[in-house]
Amino acid sequence: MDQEKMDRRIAKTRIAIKNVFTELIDEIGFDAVTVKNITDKANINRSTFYLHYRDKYDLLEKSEEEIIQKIEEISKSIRRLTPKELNNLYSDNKPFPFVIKLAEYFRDNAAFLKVILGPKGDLSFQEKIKTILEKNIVENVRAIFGEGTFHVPIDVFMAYIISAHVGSILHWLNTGMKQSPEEIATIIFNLTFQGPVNAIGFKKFQ
Amino acid sequence: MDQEKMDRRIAKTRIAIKNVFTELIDEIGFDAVTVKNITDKANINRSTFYLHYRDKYDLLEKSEEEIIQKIEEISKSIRRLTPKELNNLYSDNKPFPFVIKLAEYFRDNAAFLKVILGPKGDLSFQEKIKTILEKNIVENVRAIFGEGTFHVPIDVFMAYIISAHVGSILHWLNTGMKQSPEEIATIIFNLTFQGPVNAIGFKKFQ
DNA sequence: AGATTAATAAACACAGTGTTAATTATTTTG
DNA sequence: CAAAATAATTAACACTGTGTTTATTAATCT
Repeated sequence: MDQEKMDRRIAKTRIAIKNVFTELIDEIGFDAVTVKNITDKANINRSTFYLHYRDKYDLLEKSEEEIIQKIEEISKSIRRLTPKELNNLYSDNKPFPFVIKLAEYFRDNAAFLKVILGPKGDLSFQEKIKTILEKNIVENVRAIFGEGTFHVPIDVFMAYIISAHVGSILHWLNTGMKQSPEEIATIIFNLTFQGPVNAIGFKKFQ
Repeated sequence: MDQEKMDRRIAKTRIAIKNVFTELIDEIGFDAVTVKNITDKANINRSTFYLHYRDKYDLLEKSEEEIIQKIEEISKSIRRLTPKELNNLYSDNKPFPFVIKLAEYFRDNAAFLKVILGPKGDLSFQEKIKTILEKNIVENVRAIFGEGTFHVPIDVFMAYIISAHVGSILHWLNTGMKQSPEEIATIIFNLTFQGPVNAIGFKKFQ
């Protein structure tokens, strides 16, 4: 929180621990990481670790909590769209601002996010991200469709697009972020609004 | 493999281990599971465990391997569709046979799959499932579109629909499988071909 | 410069690991 | 069914990591 008033030794130690932690998860996977691993690699005494974190799960939780809070801030900072505004986005082929901001945040924190969301990371973290996304999308869906009936079960629809969004951004992150945040957001927007099969250029045969 | 010729004691022990293993992952998460946990709960001697598996990772690997092989069999057993056949599916609103079969297999093995693909499970397993799906879809895409240019990057398209498919089926599994395998496959098919936003019934405002 | 606080070092009992060897129990087979 | 084969058990082993404590050293803040 208040990184300003923090004793330099504390700040230094925590940064060292977190950096080494990220590296180790990447190298051997979270559950293989030991406290001893961390302190050896960070060149600090094992007791020092316990002055800051209860155990490796506490460290994981606190590292994730920082990210979650930031993403929730981003989500809250963006005003809900009116049906009219959404319509304009659709006409102008402009992606949701939230998805752009999300991609930007992922880009700026790629090191930790790649690892923690990767195959050696923490599956429950993906769920937490999805929950934030869900909150965000639910509100937009309500605003646009009201409580009317849908052609497909709304819960499956939600699961579909949330998984698709997270999966796409993660793919983008893991393949070197070849597009800008705006570009990847636009691609995802098109896949969602035109539908993947139309977006890619499928024409019905006759 | 040859469960026929297996000594009854071996079969009994391995089934006991695998059942308890699934329960424990569900209860405390894979990385918290210890060999001692497993053998205590299964009421077998700890040494017995080591007669069958090298460690808990070996057990995980072998449990996953069975599933992967079955899903790969399913994938291979289904003939590739011709563009004409795909067109017919599209016209008749009939889902891909592979997706139906996949949903059926998930339904029939829900206990282990729910746990291993859940937040306390193994993230790398989801990747393995996605890899099989990718192989399957790539062939269909090639058959239909050839090597032509696409309106969106093909890799993002793939990541999008694969994540969407896995995410939807997992959601279906975790919420009590309210639809039949055919139904959920049809829903996913519609979301993919019409696009999520159209499928749900969105009409452009004017 | 002195007071404060963080980091270190060394020791502790404790959990679980993976292996071994001898013994007991069950299953297979001839 | 009895003998042979093999699986499971028991108990012991050294080893690695955990989480905590206490005294000492070192860095920082005021």
